[in-house]
Amino acid sequence: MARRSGVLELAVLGLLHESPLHGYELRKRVNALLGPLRAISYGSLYPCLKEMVAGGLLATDDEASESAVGRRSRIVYKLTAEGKERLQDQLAEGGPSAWDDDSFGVRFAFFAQTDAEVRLKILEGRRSRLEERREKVTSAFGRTREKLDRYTLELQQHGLESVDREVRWLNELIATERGSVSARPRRVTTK
Amino acid sequence: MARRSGVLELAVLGLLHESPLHGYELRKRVNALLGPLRAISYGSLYPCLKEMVAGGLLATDDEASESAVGRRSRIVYKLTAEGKERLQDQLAEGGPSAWDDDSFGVRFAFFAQTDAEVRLKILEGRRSRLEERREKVTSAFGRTREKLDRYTLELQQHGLESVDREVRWLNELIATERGSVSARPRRVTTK
DNA sequence: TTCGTCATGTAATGGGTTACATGATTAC
DNA sequence: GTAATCATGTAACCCATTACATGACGAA
Repeated sequence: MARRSGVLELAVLGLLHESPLHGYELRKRVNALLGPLRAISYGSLYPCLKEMVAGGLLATDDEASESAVGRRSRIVYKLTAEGKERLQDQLAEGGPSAWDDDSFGVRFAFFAQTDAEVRLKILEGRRSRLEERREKVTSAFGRTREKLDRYTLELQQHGLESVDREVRWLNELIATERGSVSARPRRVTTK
Repeated sequence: MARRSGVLELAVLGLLHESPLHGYELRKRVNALLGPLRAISYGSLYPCLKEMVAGGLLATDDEASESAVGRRSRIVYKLTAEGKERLQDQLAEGGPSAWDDDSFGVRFAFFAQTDAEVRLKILEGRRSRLEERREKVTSAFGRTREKLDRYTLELQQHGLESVDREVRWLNELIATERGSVSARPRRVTTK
């Protein structure tokens, strides 16, 4: 049954929720979403789509003879009821898996469809994840600082500043989210 | 013969060039070098070391009975002549493979052992790589800007700023390198 | 007519992880 | 005595890539 990545699956689910698409177009959207790093290829996408169809998450709406003037017949994918349900489940999940480097970007991209409480949880989780990372580096750092050459030092420094910048970004986002969440009564509805 | 990644191999070669090490320690150093992202596990390192030994790049200096008081006998790895040669070749290579996301960090970490001309070439290559990336994003961006929701927009924006920051960093490094290279006569010795 | 883009797919391969297995030593 | 860390290794699996195969359409 091979779950095919989670990230890719989520990206597909989220994009198809907006509108049905065929594979080729879907790939472009996925790559726009994921950014030039971790862009995916056909060799990943098509098998993934097949499995999602087999798993009952997607339905194909073959756009063959009708309306299409020329063109090779495109296979249009759309969410099934089960697919929508899966998407909702995924988006409701704000646990550790959501603040991984891989997942976070995709999760964030679908924040518009995500519950406000969960958004906050993900942002905070992501931040603490980064802070752990930061601490791990700095502690290993203090022990060996003297021994490192200029370049290695420069690299570590730059990496550290990247993390800091990321954390500052998250802080801003969290502040904004808190503002809009606390505006309404905020009854605790955690799951 | 399975080349086992190049990046990992280079990291191992570079670290062992400084001093012989055993696997466990080597792993810690490699992970410090690569950063918490793309940290590697034993399941990667040990098979890689085995292959490098089989390939004649490394020699094992079994630190069993002698000197070691207690402890499980550690296998200490060091570079062979062939290994040193391979390292030099790798470090002399300043082509496109060196400005990949994966490779660049490792290449940079060993800049102290790298020729000044090659350093410059790698930094410039890396920069243009990032600029390509930037351009690709911004062009796909202009076409769809209006249709994107707040969060997707925020994400793209942040990604873009990250790239810009990276480029600025490279600019500084290049300026510094240029300073020290042009200090000496600078006969063009490109390969 | 040839090149770029649209469009779908498969097979081989690659590079890595997780989980497991084993066992000694050190610090509490 | 028991937990953490040191230390080495294997097997099963995962996810993705590359290269290949195929073909139609539009524009230069």
